[in-house]
Amino acid sequence: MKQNANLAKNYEPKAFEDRIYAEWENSGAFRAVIDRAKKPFTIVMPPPNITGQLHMGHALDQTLQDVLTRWRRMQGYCALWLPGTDHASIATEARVADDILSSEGKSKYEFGREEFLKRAWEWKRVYGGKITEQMRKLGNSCDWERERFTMDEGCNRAVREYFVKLYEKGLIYRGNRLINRCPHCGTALSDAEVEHEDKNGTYWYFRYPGADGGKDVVVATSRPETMFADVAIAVHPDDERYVSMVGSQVYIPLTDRLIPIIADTYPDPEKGTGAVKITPAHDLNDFEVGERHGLDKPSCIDENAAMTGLAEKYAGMDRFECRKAWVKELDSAGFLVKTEDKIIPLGTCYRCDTVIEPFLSEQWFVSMAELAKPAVLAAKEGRLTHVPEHFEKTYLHWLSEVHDWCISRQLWWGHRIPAWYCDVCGKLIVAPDPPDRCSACGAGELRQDEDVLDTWFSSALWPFSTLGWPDKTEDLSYFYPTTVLVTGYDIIFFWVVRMVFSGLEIMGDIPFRHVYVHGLVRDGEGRKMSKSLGNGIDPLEIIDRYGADALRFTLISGVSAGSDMRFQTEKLEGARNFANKLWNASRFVVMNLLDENGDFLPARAEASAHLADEDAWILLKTTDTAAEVTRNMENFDLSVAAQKIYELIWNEYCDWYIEFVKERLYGGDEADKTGVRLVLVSVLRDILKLLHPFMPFITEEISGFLPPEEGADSPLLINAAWPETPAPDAFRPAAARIERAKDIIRSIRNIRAETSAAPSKLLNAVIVVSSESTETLKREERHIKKLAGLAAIEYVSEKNNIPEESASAVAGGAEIFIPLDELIDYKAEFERLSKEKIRIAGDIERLGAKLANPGFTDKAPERVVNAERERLVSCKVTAAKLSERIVSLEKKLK
RNA sequence: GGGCGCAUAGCUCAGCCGGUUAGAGCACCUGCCUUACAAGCAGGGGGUCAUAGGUUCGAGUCCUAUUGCGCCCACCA
Repeated sequence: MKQNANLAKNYEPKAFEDRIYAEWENSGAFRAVIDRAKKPFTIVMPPPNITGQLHMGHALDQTLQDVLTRWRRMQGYCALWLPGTDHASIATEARVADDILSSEGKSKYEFGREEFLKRAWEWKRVYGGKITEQMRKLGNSCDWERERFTMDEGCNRAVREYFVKLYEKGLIYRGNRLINRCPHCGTALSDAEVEHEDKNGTYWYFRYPGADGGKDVVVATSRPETMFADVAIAVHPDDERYVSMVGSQVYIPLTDRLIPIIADTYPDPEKGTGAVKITPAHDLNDFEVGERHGLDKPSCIDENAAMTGLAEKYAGMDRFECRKAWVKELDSAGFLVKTEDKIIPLGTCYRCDTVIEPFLSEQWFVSMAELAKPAVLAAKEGRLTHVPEHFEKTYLHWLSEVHDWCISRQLWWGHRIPAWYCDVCGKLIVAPDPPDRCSACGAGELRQDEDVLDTWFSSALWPFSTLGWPDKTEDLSYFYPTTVLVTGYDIIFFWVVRMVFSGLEIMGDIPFRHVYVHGLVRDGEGRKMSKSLGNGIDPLEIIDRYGADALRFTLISGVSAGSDMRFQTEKLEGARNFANKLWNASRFVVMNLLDENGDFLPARAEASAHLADEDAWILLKTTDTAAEVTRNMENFDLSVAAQKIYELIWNEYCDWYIEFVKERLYGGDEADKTGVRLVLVSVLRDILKLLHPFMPFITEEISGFLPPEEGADSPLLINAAWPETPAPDAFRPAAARIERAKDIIRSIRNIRAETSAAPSKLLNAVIVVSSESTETLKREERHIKKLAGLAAIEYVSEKNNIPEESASAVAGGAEIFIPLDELIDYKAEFERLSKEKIRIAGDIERLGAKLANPGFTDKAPERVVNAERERLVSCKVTAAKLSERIVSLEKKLK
């Protein structure tokens, strides 16, 4: 059996964090065991990419989730935090391809699909678990037994089922349309995966020669290389400059290809020359014009962003190379009329920053119009709420403008599309499992679609695929809909919205009730942390230096929902110092609980008969704080909650309570000491519980040094019950006395620091008491003497015989005089009191004016008016006392 | 082009439904190694709450406009 001992002299998180984590995990504390008597609390973790290292963004995201989970678990909910990782199609594919290239010197195509996938799975096996190991360092209390991977068998089945369901409802379709293609990643992308950047570019004005002696037309373009795929020139039907030319033809410069001039409302007469070249295969607007006019859609750029045969001698050349060469050729041939510098908004790939090529191809799409409706409604009806609220606007705005979602990717690492083509009759078969033969012609030669699905297609199912869907599992019926989704605002469009409409479609209910949106963790200067800037801060290094608790506390205190935070080492130090403070206070408590044999001294039962004022005060403070913290947590104001706990621990428990009780602990009254121990330890226990969600390691560690809590089911703090029982109201008068005593102590300390030349000397005080403060002062006398450094206090009811050489203060309902003899600096004292007087005079004036205003007294609530009246009275009393002192000091100074 | 957010102490940020003297941490100044803690203790200074109007008895808080900063969305003539 372990001998009880005190905490180590120094707070060293490294000494216990890993050990504590193992204890939690081994005890099964993270496991969510369904208990119908309990309410569920569910968070599914946004799965980090298996390619990624844990970064500060994850640390913030996950700490928020862990705080909420631990808190609800302590509150008695069946709390499930379900972890997992994401297969990250594009990123992983690129990573593995690089790997193959550098180790075998082969491209992935040379390597082949089968071999590539083997390699990718192997890569996943080796590196995929790394990030989950890192999560443990943070203290994540997730249910590892339910850990999932977006490409595991269950998720794969869910994806296939979902795909087929949508297809059968006509919500997934295949179409030959213009999509965003990243030539570098070699795949189609969804609109969400395209970023828009304003870049410096050029408008080139080219002359298209008229056919049959017709007039030439000048057209502006930022993409001359697409000219080979022009099929028309469009002008506005009302544009008088061109009206007569509609129907005539022009040549594509330097070719013998003729294209018509057509009238369409798309061209803006104000823009460029008012005439627009129409290239349906390389521009979405042009595509639509082409559709309206039944035009062909030839492509002059292929899937690798190289020119096609249509570009004749430029065939095979890169699109941008071709642009340069072609402009040069046109210029020397006299077709370039002018150029103009212009800021051009360009679409780029969110992964590799390559300029997106609009590309005409056969792809799979999710039809969004119908799916978006219930998702909009869920938010509007308040079934789905955003924290902070204004993110609902972002969410709704996106849903209102959403285009169909291109979900096919020309990649190998991902969920392969469950669609087959009959080699004989060409029929398309969409089914969750590979069909044996063609449903139309019966042939056995079926070929599966080569493409995989957008990673976000499987992520969209995460809140229910992880709980067992498509099976009707116990988990699914108990934990779905989940309670809250915690995520960064950067993936609302990619992920949040898609989970909502998928959940509504499949489960008939929202996937989560609340979306807690947080911002980015920026560096100390407010810059985004990025690899290229090299300003990223590694959470693991921080944990190594400061401890996970300090990191967590820093992240939580710095965050207000929805906005970015700056990560500064000063904050980290503050959090670490706070942990250290708690550590030392706990060491003090444990020291006073142990006898010389390492046994716990009595600290319970009959002790409550010996509660002193300060005991009642701290008990009340603690339960009041607990109630506020609970309220803040319910509102997702985690940083406010953390702040309140910080103040309770440092500014009340440490600064005052421990100081108040030292005398009693060192005194000889055993029964009294028992009472102090009771309060010290029970308040400490509550404090540890309140802080536990934020700083789980240190609180658990300290908790292990305390005597076991009576009636607790588990020795571990992680399983403790959240403090919810308020202290009795009967404690309030005692607590009020303590507050007055604190006031008086502070005033005397102030006098000492500001006027006295003997800061450490014990002083004598004369206190003029009014009847109402008599009791307080006498009851708290030992505190006042001890903490204000007084040798003696003399009480008088009249100030007839106050020594002239006194400093004075008005506090706690009493007037305090400190005879300082020759030590007093009269000038300083005079200034101090004058300053005080001016402040009070200002208050009196303002309050007087306010109360003289009938508008205020008539209209403001009585409560407010009365409070102001009382304040005015007390200010006047204080002012009068100050004036007296100032007058007498003035005499002295002359 | 459309939308959203922010502006409070030297710095980083709180400030709920409008109602005491606008708060905290860090930094700064003064004094302390007081047997839990110098990663500490005690005391202190510092803000015309971006600007201009308005609503109100009362505005950091609500409304309008302006300025500055940031973000998101948007089909590249």
